[in-house]
Amino acid sequence: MPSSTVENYLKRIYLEEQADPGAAVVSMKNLAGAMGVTPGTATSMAKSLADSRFVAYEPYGGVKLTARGRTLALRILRRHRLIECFLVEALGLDWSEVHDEAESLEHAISDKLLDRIDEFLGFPSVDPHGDPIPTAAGEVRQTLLTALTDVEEGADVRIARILDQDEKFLRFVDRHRLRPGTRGRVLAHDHAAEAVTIQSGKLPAVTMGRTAAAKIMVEIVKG
Amino acid sequence: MPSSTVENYLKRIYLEEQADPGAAVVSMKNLAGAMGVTPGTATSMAKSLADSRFVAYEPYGGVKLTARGRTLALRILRRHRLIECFLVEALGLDWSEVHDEAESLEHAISDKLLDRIDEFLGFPSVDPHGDPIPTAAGEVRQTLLTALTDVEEGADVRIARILDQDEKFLRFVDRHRLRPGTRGRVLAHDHAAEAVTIQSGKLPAVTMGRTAAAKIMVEIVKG
DNA sequence: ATCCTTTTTTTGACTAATCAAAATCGCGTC
DNA sequence: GACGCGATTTTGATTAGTCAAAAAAAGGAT
Ligand SMILES: [Mn+2]
Ligand SMILES: [Mn+2]
Ligand SMILES: [Mn+2]
Ligand SMILES: [Mn+2]
Repeated sequence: MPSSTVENYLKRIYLEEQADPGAAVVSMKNLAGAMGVTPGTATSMAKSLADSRFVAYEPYGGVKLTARGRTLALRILRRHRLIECFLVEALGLDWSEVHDEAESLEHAISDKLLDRIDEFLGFPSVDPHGDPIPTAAGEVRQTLLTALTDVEEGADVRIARILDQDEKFLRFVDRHRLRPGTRGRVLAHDHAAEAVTIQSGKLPAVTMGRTAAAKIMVEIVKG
Repeated sequence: MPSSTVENYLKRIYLEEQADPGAAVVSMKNLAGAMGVTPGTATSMAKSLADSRFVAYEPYGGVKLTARGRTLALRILRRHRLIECFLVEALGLDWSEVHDEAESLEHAISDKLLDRIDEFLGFPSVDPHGDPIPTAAGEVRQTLLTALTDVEEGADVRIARILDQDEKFLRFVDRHRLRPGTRGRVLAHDHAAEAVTIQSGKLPAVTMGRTAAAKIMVEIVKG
């Protein structure tokens, strides 16, 4: 069985591939950065992942998950996201604090326990951040979402997914009632100021920068 | 922070000390046996635990937990047992299968999550096997129990604790309704056959060997 | 074509945890 | 007091994961 280190690398490579679908491979620089290790460490891990056939490794190029590697990455991601759901649903932890906990639990629970959790939760399809939960078969149902930056002024939206697990950002989102599932309206885009103004519930509207808004994915609500 | 390997060794040393309170120290042979490693590995770990002041190590003698080591061992034991409770209570896992799961989860959960679990469970004092749960302060409330082998014929008892986490044994206990909390009556001791006969509920009486009976701890019920 | 900067790889070292097998110790028996 | 056996320690090796720093490669700019 792969170590939790290997599991973490594979999950990270998967997420890097998702984050930049244009790039053919994940560079050692990006991998090292994402994993918080030195580039040399990333290189030697890349070789070892390639030896185990989890990635294709091109020297001076980068790594790319094989089918085998993707399967394992999705297995871990599934665990991660189901655990996040469980911690929120069963124990009432705040969605802003479940990520770190899931980061270690994802390696520790058995398949049997995971199935129980899945059943307990009623087989959810997204986690508390709106991230899709891969199926046991290793499929990810991708929904078409729009970044808040790309929504027309005046449009009604349903917040669907937050692309940043940082506690501070999640608490900001929370404060302004912008959790996945809530409704809102985009009031204005200020292109010069690179800012978006959105309003949710009875709360006063909030204006945030482009980069923040880009991390909030929504569905456009037909009115 | 100590590694999970160190945590496992300390917990094991604690349990070995409990299992043989007469012995002043835990020998390398016993430690190696209990941990499933070679004697040389036990020796080198003993030295390293002594360097961290978790144990006192006497060459050619054995190891003995320091106050510091005992505190850590009890911390892990507390986690282990609360997790066992949680898996049974919240997810309906069978008590015969929670031990292995807890063995890895005990190293993975945060203090905060542990507190939530404790609260969720209503601050239990024993786990599903009847093992006492150490307090957060590191105290173990010891109750006076009698081994089934030491109970007089005809006495009514309340099963209180099972001193073996083996799945097969636990399922045997289960089949004969001898879980912690249930009532029973000791019908006979057969000293020649080294056997004890006990009866619980409406079930037919069951006769078991001394060694099995010695692992079932009970309270005598005054009639 | 040469230089310069960034990225990547290599090298050498280190820690934690383990094993196999050899050396040594402790201790009860003769 | 010497012997022998079981327990213990030592030695040498291995694997996983890491870093620092040196070396090498890529690739754009001049
Ligand atoms: Mn992880
Ligand atoms: Mn998530
Ligand atoms: Mn453990
Ligand atoms: Mn238990």
